[in-house]
Amino acid sequence: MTSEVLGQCLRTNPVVVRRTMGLLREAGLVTAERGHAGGWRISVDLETVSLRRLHEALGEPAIFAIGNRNETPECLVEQSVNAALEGAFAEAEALLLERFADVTLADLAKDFARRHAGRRDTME
Amino acid sequence: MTSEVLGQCLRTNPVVVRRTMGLLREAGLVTAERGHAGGWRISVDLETVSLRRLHEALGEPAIFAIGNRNETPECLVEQSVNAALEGAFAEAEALLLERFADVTLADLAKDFARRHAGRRDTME
DNA sequence: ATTTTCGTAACATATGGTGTTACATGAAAC
DNA sequence: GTTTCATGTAACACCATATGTTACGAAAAT
Repeated sequence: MTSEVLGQCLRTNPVVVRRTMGLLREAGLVTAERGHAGGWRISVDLETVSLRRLHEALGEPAIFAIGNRNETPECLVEQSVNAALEGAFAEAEALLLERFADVTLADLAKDFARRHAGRRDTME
Repeated sequence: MTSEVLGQCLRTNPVVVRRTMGLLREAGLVTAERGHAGGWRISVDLETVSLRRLHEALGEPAIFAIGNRNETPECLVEQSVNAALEGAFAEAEALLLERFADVTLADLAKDFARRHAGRRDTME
């Protein structure tokens, strides 16, 4: 599949697609070929790739929108708040990453197939 | 304490302080007085106010930086991903909010007092 | 050679948070 | 009562990040 087509699917620009897919390529999850009949191809078994691995491949972007702004603040109040919550954030993050690890691309493909087969022409 | 002084503590602008403190005022956590000797005053018992209550007072800002962009997407792939992760995000959020509820302002004040007493003149 | 497609740099745009100015309102001090 | 100090709030400026776009080079097939 080309970046052009993927961009249409994702409602975005081919260059944006290449940016993100490039990270997946560096992680060995996809391959890219240039020229005629080129494009992106999945290079791994869907069973063996979890959303956690995708998260890693995409650079482990920050999970939380709130939380410590500064790991080692000078401010004593900030230190107290950080100390009180760092455990909670760590646990929540660990929980999420565990769940990410539980979901494989094969799981998603299966679920998608079920939805695709089951839809009742509600498209517009 | 005035917005002016609070702003210096927080390294920000008095108006920014008023914006946020205004939310706490609407939630009944602080009172504001104008004129001479005016400023902000905590109007509740520190023991009874948790970080969870502060989170609510501040409008329950989004906790996660990643996650579902669309609750009810038309895209079947997006539907599959959402379905696979919505439980995980819900659990992680519930866990965090529980921990927020466990921390009172009194806890923070106590921890701050300990840090303040224990510091060894490492200030600059 | 031409076409197709990725790779990448450079720049443009949009968004949200933060900072700033300005001015009205209220309360105390004189 | 006038002045001073402080909040309340609107309006605008600024900044960082994410996203979108243009441009062009490199590689592969026709």
